[in-house]
Amino acid sequence: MVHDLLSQLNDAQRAAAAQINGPMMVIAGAGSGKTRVLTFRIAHLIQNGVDPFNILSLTFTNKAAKEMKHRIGDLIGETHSKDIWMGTFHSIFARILRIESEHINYPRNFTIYDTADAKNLVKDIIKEFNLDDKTYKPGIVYNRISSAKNNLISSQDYINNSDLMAEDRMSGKPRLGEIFAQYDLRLFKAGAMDFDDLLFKTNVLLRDFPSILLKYQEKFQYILVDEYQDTNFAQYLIVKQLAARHANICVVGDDAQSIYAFRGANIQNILNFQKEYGIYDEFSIYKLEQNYRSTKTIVNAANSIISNNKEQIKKDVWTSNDEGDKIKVHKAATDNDEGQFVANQIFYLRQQNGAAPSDFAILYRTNAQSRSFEEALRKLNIPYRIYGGLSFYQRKEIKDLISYFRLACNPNDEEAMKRVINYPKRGIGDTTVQKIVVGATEKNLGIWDMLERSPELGINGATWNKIQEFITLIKSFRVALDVRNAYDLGHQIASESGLLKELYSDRTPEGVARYENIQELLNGMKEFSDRLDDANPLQIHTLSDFLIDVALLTDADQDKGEDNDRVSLMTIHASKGLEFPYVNIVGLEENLFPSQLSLNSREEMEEERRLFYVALTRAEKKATLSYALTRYRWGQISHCEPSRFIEEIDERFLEMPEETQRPSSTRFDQERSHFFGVNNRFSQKPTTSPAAASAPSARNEPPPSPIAPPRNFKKVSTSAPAIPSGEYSSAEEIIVGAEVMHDKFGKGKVIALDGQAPDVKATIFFPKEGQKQLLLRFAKLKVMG
DNA sequence: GTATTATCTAAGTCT
DNA sequence: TAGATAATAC
Repeated sequence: MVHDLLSQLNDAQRAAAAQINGPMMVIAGAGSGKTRVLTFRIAHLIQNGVDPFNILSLTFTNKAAKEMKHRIGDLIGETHSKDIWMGTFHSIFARILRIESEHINYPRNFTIYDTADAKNLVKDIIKEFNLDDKTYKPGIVYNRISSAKNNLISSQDYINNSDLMAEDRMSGKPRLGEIFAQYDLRLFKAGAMDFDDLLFKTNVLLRDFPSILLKYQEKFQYILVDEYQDTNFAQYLIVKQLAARHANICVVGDDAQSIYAFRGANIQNILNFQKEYGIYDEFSIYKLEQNYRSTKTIVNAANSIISNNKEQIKKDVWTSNDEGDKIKVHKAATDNDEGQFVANQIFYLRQQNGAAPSDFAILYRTNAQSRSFEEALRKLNIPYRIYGGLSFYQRKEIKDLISYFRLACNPNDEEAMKRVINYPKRGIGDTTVQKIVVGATEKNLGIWDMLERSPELGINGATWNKIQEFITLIKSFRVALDVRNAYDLGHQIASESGLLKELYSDRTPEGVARYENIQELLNGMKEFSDRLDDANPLQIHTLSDFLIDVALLTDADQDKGEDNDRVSLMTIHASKGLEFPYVNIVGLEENLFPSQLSLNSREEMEEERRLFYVALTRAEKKATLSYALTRYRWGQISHCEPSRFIEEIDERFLEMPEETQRPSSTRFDQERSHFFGVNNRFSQKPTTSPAAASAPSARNEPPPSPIAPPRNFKKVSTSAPAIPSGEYSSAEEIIVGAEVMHDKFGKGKVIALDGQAPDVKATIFFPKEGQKQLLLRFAKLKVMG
């Protein structure tokens, strides 16, 4: 049985998976099956008598954790796999911090501030200090605080560190340390932690409470860390401490794929692992060098790129897969042309190879690049999904409602309070809120405690009455916290806070969309509550359980659902660990990729190069690179040069664009339209069918499914069988000046169109009704004539 | 205290 | 371009 399990692995994989005790490092080239090794190793551990309760497995995303757990369950049975502690650093340590919260004087229900909350707080503090927010840019200040925390430097350490203080004086920000200290104090009083605190405070906990350290050392007798090359100092130290007693630690990673130095990841952690643990007899290093994912062309091209980096662990990634197609390089005239090229190519490959939309990924350096691809894909009715960007949980209305939730669980949550105390409007204005915030700081109270004592600040009768009403409202939610499940209470809060009514009364298209988003969130909560309540009927799943889940969700985590056959659009960072048959790497231009901000140092340039390596090695069958000669950046046209990374690939693996701007072959005759700068020519292609008339378009997108969980909710295209139409679908027909018919408002004329699909908003003048703004995806418009 | 308008400035990657 | 903020009027 034991033997059978590991016999499914190759020699190197098996050797790694079979080691039970002692420290070990697995250097795993891209596509070499490292998740497989982790999965099988854990299954093997359990088969050899290790208690699942004694295993800690740290992954890069929660989704990866979930999948791994599943696969382990498949191998050895779910009863064994379900007790493993498996998750991201942040979610595992959040869990530990909740359990141990009293030791660090935090409430069990502490809130986790996301980056927006954290930057807001920094911004407010800068204002309170009467500092110029052009000198002290909140984002920059926050980043500096963040990197200090990732290096386990407290605000006190920071202020006492003459080097850091000197740097701040040099950069004109001598009071940064003070801001840091105040920021931490405010977090503490709010019962809140930022992302970095989840690591920082865990270190404090393990450092200051030897008994707690011992408890977790004994619990986690076997530790596995995935993506070890992307750990920062705080993570490194936590792992080191936890493993110090049993030294059963297995780290897996690839130095060539280290792409998070900007957030404190230290590539030295993996490079130094051997020095650190080499003293143990059992210490072993395994190298996985056989790539199972990609063609020879892709593997070799990737190798040729990465050889330009100086610092790396020697390894020789190879594959026995086919040679495969050459990597096509495409030169587009503009960013929009690049979008069209990619969409056309996807369309073409689907026709030729029968590929599904989900076989494709479009990878870019920055989120802002997604737009031209969205537009082009939509025109061809190719379904897609964007990962990253403005996620569901960052939308205003969602954050508003969640702020009420947070306040109910933790009334001292300052950021949540500021967000909703006057939303919907209840006559508690900025000046009053300001008084409360300042008062709380001066009297060293939590924001809620101060609120309850508002009269001490001279807040007068009328306003005080309104505040009391607000206090009563929040209290009425609090009493239900442990009694009602997440959905029931969530629903109660949404309606009694007035939020639902507020949004419902807004009949503008945006208002309708916001209302529906709230419904989506509630639907997701229903699913959350039902799923968990059924699993354990004795225990209800509360609102604070839900919040814990939500705070650390990443975009990569949210892709459950029925409707997953879509092209993936994401940053290269977000693509780590994923693979696709067809990959387009776009925007390969100097100053974009590599980013202009990386030109200053070799280290940063090498990180960009590793990023490119990651991008290329996502591809299984075919990779296509593209760049544009001009591109809109910050509203202006800028001229671009091809990225140096294209040149760094051995040209044997490339199919370069023609030098003259005229394709010699007609293999992709749609290219012509780009080279000749004629938009939409391709739409005349003979693949056209009259089905276009029934092709879903912006005007008749089905409403979101009422049972879909919110993690499904992404900006998605109108789903449709992809058939480019000769006559464009109606989204195209609705143009400025068009005469349209609306069910309710009758005949009207389009005055303006703005916004991005699927949120295209039309301003339409209806002679009978006056001027209206309608979202195309909801308004059922018919074009006249 | 609130609503509307005018002006500014920002876009690098993420838990 | 768009979202955030400041200024203005109510």
